[in-house]
Amino acid sequence: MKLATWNVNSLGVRLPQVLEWLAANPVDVLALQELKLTDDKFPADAFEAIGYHAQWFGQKTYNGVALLTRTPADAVVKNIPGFDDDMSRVITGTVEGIRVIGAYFPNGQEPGSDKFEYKMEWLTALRRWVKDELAAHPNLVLMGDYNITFDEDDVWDPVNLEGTIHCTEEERYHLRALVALGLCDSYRLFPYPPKSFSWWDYRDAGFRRNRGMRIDHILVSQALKPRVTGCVIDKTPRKNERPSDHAPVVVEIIPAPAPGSSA
DNA sequence: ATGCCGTATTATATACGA
Repeated sequence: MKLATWNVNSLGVRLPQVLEWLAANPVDVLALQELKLTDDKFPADAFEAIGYHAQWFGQKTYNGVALLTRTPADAVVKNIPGFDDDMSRVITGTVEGIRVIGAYFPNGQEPGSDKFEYKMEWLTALRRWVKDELAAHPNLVLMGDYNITFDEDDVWDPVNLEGTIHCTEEERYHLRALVALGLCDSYRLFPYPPKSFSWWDYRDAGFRRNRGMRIDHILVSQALKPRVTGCVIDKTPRKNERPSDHAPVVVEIIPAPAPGSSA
């Protein structure tokens, strides 16, 4: 079973690339972020035509998230229950026995700004809710555009970017606190090449010079961790003429061992 | 470096992303 996350930076613009990528990578679940379209504009028919069910939570101009799934998602929840938010950032569903949360974390803009304060409040609310979800669903995947790096390995210039947005201690504290609920960064389960990034600034030829950050993550619960066989960042879509500034991240999870079988 | 690029808006500049 494969699950993936991809910030497409406008599904209206990127739809052909998403369809092409799914044809080449028929994952079981694809979480999308930054749809940048309202619900009535969501291209459900195009996904249905290639064999995907969709759940979506759109918004005009900004944000917007979706789950594309081979089998229908159950018990779908939009945003964080109990956290009043006018932005469409989270969509959750149960797919083939796994609770899947797809999220577009706030950017935060700049430490000290109102948007940074919102990011902190959102992260606190998300953690409270993920804790509850984990208790109810031991098999859980939290994936999306986190807009946070774990440490210097995730940053192209960690010295000069220390303390800047995505690299502050406050953001990383929240990311570690999420992990401490009983989650695991699937990418770091395996050896990874240096300077592995999932996002590159459009400006100043960021991708060509590999000036990027790893801010798109797939966290898996402790129950799923032994079943993870790989996690990769797929830079193939960057070959398109107008690519997203994010690359998809894909995790592979093998089926649970049959009850009673020994390790 | 108040810059760079890309997307969306009621738009021909501005806001935002990260």
